[in-house]
Amino acid sequence: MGGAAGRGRRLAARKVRFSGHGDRHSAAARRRPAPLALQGCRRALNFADFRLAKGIPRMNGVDLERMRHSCAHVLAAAVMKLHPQAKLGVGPAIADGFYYDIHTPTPLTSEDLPAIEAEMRRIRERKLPFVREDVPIEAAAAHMQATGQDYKVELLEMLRTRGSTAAKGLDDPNLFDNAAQGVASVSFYGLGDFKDLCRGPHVEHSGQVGAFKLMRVAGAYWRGDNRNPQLTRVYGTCWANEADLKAHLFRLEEAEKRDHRKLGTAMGLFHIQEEAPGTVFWHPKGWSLFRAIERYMRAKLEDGGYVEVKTPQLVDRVFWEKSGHWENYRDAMFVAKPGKEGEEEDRLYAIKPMNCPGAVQIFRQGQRSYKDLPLRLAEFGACHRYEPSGALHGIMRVRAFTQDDAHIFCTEDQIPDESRKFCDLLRDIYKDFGFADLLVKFSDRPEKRAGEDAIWDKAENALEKGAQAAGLTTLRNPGEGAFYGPKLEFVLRDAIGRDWQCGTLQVDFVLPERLDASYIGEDGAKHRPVMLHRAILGSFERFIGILIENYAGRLPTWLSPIQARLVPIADRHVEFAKDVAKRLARAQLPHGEGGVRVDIDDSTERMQKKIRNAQLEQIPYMLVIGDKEAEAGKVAVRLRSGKDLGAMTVDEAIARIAQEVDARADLPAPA
RNA sequence: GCCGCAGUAGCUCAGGGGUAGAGCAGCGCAUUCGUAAUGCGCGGGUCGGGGGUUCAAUUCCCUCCUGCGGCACCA
Repeated sequence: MGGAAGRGRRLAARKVRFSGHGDRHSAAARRRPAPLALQGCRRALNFADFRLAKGIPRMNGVDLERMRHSCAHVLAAAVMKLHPQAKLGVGPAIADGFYYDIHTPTPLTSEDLPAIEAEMRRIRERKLPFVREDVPIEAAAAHMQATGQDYKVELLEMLRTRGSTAAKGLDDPNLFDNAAQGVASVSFYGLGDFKDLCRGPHVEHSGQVGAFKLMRVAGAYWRGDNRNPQLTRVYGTCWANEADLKAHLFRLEEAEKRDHRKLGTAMGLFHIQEEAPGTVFWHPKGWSLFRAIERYMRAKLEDGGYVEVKTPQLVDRVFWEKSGHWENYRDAMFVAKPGKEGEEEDRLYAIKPMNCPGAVQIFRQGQRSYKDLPLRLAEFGACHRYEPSGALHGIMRVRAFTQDDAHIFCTEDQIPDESRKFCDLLRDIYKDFGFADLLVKFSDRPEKRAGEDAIWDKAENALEKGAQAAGLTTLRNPGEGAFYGPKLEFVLRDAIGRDWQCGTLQVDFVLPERLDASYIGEDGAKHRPVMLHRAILGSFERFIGILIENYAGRLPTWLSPIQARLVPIADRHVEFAKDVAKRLARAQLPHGEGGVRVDIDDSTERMQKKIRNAQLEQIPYMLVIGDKEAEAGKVAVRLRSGKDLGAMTVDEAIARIAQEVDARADLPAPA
């Protein structure tokens, strides 16, 4: 409950889709917005998936989706030949390729892949035709039963009874209503000796499947449900030709180079070690970045009429029982007992997993008046959640994180205006971080919910109006709101086209009730405030990870831990370099940023090496000082782009850096 | 948490039943240099933890931890 803001969520990729197996609506299903997730999010969806637009694109006139789907069949045929005991699950086309879920008596491992791939090549060379055959569903079931294809039998049973293989909640919710009557006949596609239940369409023959490569194996629960057995999912990629395949593999390598775990270590920003899984050790440079963001956010929030608070880290479990967290999230909460070994106090404390109940306590102190509203309580709240081990990922998904959280206590009538203000602020902030492309999802009332419909009408309208007033177009995300209220979810797109959900604005009329927050109205009577949970960055940890990957480590000057490095050419230039450093550090940069963050490379390396090092560290400004500069009282300015700006006075250099800091991410990348 | 894979020097990685090796980094010395790597030398490892097999384990087996790729989760 208490949908505190913050948790940047992973845009979970569409899960098992069951397309291509008698699912008449697979195309629609594929386009449905994905359910969102919390903190995680390494590889998010493409905007296209959200914008209900294209599915898998055509390339060079080739219908990639069809080809990939056919490639999945080739995979299945190869596996059946090499492992006749295999039972097949589903095998759809996906963003860059395809997969097939397969059960074998001993699970397939990556060592099996070369042999399978070789067999697939043989099948491709034989140019076997894909032969469609329409069969009555009973006959299909009998065939699958006879060949031991239990999962296919299950799929057929679903088709027979309700006309779809869609998993509820995973695929288009309308699908059930439209297709509740079931189907009488299905199609098989034959490929040599191999025959698979499939709605098609396929390429004409196996020679047309293009360039493919099996990528990896992974476990995947049958029908995406962890109560079901786990199959081995074999992932492959498939493209129209070798060149496209190569290009794709190259893109993967490039994306890997941006990996924040690699870059973050190389840049000396942070580390994580065994004894503290899922929690970050921030090094001086990383913490400098963290603080730069915090400083910026603090200023923005202050401008936005927020006041900052700090609530306790450790609170008695009784408190969490009251808030409802104990009941719902106890497994994910860290607990602590004080006292010496063997003589602990009886009280059990829990480390806060969210900030909202704490904020309500502050609201509840003293007597609140309608004149206090809206009251915007911001908190850079450090939360701990015992995330499942498999979910941890660098600093993107961690067990201890800091939210740019805030809770706005207001009246129902104030919701539209507060929403608009929030949207404005958020967009402003994203822009400063260099994210211009924004997608806003509007998640409305879920089936299971608290509160009267009239309140929901009001809340939904108010939220939507607020977003519109801020000039944002929202994408409807039906039934995905929290049980306590509707929410807006803000997804930004990074430099290589990945989407990350960061911001959120949630209306909550449950927690104020539950924790008994009230204010005295104009009428002199007690009223319940509405609570808006909201976050912009989500978690600092995750957002910093996103920044690193977005900029491939080349952080904009205003965020760079070191903004300028002084490069004295010889020892005799160090003294002057120190002078320059002092002047830079004492400068007054815009936005109250203080002085330039500067250091000196006074090592005995040659100047070329110093420049190379600064370059590798992605330092925006290299200020070279040799005889000429020392004599003229100037610095020779080199940018990390390699551009040499020539000699200028220290004041000129400061002005230039100041200008860039002032513009933040708005400045086009330096030439 | 589940499936699969991995853990060797600070980093990237090679090796393999007889107590380990490269490049980079680090340290020392020389060099004082004009926009992406100066040269020479030196040091550095309980081969993730625990247990087992063996005359002998970093290597083989079991187990735990951590990480990676997915799945599931994500208030």
